[in-house]
Amino acid sequence: MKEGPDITLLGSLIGDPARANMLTALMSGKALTASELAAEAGITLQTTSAHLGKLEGGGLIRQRKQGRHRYFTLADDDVGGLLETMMGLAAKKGHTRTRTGPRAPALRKARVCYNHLAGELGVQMYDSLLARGFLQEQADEDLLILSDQGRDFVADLGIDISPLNQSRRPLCKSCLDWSARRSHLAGSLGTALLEHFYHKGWAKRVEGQRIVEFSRPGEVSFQKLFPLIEC
Amino acid sequence: MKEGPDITLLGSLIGDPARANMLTALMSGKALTASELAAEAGITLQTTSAHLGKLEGGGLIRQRKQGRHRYFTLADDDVGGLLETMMGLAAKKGHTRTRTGPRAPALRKARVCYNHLAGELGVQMYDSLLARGFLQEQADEDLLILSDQGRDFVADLGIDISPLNQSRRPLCKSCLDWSARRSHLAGSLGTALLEHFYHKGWAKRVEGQRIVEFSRPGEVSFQKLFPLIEC
DNA sequence: TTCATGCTTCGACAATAGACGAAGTGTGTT
DNA sequence: AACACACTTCGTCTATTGTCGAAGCATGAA
Repeated sequence: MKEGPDITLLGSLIGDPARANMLTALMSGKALTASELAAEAGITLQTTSAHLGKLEGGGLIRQRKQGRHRYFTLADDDVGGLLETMMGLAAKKGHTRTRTGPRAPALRKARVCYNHLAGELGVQMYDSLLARGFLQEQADEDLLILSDQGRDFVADLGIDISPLNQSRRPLCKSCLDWSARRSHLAGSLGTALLEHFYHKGWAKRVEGQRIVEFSRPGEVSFQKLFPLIEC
Repeated sequence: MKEGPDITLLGSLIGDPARANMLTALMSGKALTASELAAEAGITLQTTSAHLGKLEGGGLIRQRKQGRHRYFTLADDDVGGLLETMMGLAAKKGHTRTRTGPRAPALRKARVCYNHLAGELGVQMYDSLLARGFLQEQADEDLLILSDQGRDFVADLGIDISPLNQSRRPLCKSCLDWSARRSHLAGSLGTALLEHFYHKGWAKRVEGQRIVEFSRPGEVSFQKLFPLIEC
């Protein structure tokens, strides 16, 4: 009768408070167990299980069994992107949560977006890579091209992109930021860079939050590596 | 307690079947009355009124009173963009409507996306404008720059962009396509161009559908105006 | 084997909210 | 003024579904 894709299922899945809490928790990129998600959403384990079943049925999350644990993650980058988009519109329309806590500034500065760096520092990194010609935007897609110089740049950091290139997941993608309404770097390279910052000890995750906290010397190094360049 | 914007309201608004029907109907870009939307969703007028109130409260739609009629439209381009994004993910995850009718190919070829042209022809137009340097993408936003040559190009078509420039609405924006997963042109210039095609008699809307039907000579003219150019 | 842990399934309850009939408001037409 | 039309508001009913307690499966440890 009617043509085209059906939005209803996606909407109703995201529309439930408990499920929305779980999804935003998973935006941290960490794989979480059912129990952790239950605590996050403030509901019992049985209810959580039902929700997880529905989310998986709708293709929003995936589960990996590992021993007697089951780890849940967002299904793919597209889901993360949709959630980020919705957060952007929600913020714009003034649908904010009960009270914007004192952590809001830290969250705007640097946070995890599913599995890569977002916030002001994320945007800065993106701009810097672009301005120096390491990354190039394409005309018609949100896929990005890593130039030869860019390849050298990440190689100097000690990041080997050859295994990343073989995976089906795109290497470089742009992702829109809800706070800044500007793009930052997603894709497997985005993930690798964030891992690099952790590994170098420049930054660490705040427990249970999406906030990424840079140490003082860590941020200095970051600023040196990704300087802001005027056009 | 919790930080950041709240997705729940948006999700639940979109998650109801009746409201989803109305919203997709409004994706046609036409301003519709409550009665028309009621017919579209297959519910009574009272129920429709309640839904419209909620949609307006959530910032998804706007109404303009005009005599004893009230015309409803999507609130802004962002809402259209979100719906298009969700359609993309829904299509990818296989959440299709009951039966994809025979009109699906026509819909993929050319359709209205809120108020501008989408589908294969929309993507072609976008690519052609970009390849000839009439449009330029920016590094960090989905806003586009209309070059001087581009300005001349649209002026030759008889489109006066000076009033468009004064409005708060952006002149050129890129919008992602659910069928092609590539960008097409949104913004007030996108709207003006679609109007131009209607006015020239190249294309017309299929009644009650999002399909844009090009006449044979109309498509020829379109192809001549927006040729595909190899990089 | 026995026990503990992590999660799922079943069944029942309760709250939400979507649906419509009936009546009310406001605007334009005659 | 009287009427028609477009829509809103009110009240009520119904169905959905989110919720939890209790029991049932797995997996790993003792």
